[in-house]
Amino acid sequence: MPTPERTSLDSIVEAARTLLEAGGPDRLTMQAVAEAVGVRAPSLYKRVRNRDALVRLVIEATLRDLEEVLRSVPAELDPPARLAGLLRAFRAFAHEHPAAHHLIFANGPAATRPDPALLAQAAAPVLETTAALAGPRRSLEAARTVTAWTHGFLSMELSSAFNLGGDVDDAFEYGLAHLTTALTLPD
Amino acid sequence: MPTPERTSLDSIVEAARTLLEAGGPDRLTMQAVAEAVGVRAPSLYKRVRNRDALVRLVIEATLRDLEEVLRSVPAELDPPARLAGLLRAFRAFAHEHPAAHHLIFANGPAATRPDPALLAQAAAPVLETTAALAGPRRSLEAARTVTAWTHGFLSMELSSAFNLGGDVDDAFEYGLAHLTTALTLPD
DNA sequence: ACCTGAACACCGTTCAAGT
DNA sequence: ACCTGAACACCGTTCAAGT
Repeated sequence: MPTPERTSLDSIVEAARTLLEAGGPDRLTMQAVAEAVGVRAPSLYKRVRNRDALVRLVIEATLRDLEEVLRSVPAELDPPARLAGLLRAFRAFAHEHPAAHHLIFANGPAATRPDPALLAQAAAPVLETTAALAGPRRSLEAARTVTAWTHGFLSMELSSAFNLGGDVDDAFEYGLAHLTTALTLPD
Repeated sequence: MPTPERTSLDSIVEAARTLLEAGGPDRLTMQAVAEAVGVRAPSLYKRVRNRDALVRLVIEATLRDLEEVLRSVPAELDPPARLAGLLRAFRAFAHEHPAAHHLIFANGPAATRPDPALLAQAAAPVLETTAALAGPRRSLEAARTVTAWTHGFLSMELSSAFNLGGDVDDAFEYGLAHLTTALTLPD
């Protein structure tokens, strides 16, 4: 005898994202998700293989949102302005979803890692722009320099690792400006 | 009636470090540590407040090792050469202790965070050198740029986030050289 | 003074039984 | 076809009882 569905995969992922931002990964438990969507924990396993798979869905949903945010930065800007727009937008996104942003870069169990194609799509605008800045010969190294700095800055900022006072916004703009200059110079 | 001690805080921290590097934080359980030092899990609580406190001790021991490694880089080198020496040494250290290195920067529970003085001591050589490179007016922003890039690069490298092929060592040297140039330019 | 088994509250996960 | 309670294996942690 069929039973009506009392929840959906979308509701489960949404509940997981909310719990994650509210209390960090430790609070993202199957029991808490189940309670949030109105079923018992075992029922979640009808829609999701296990907790790792749910974490992966959360990361992938976040990557799709991020891609949209980055795509909203005009492609017609000159490379320095576009890079600034992309990295500022990325930073704003990380501030809005700090826990999920952290998971994107975290080295969790293999089953939690997102589809590489989604990562590539989200990263594409930054790669294009750094290639335009640094030229094709060193575009890979330039992209790695930019993504490393940006990721490191956001990671440290969001974990309160910048503890010597000063203006963090100012440090971001300083780093952005100097990196942009450095990558534009001939090597 | 006194009982002879069957373990020590040092052995416990050493066992925890070994377990951490062998299997990541999930494998660093009180039960596994207890087994490694030859007691039952409840006995650990005679020497350590709880698991978070043990994680903190692991992080702090790692910071002391890191400080020693960085201190072995000659202070007499000119600033660009000294910065290169420091960051290459830091990178080598991170490759040797990837899981512990990750914990230093991780945003774990407050009880796991290391003594800020230890962080400051380990960071001091890099701060000195970036100040010498960029000058006193922007030394804080320059230091944040360098630490953000280095942390981000190592974090991405160690979590296999550089997945577009190419030579990662080469990308490190490229970023190091360009950052050094950028911070040396007048602003 | 240190160590232990037993116990408790919590996880994730499986599965037979219900509708 | 979906949902559930019960159960299992695992955590961290406490504590009374042993030596």
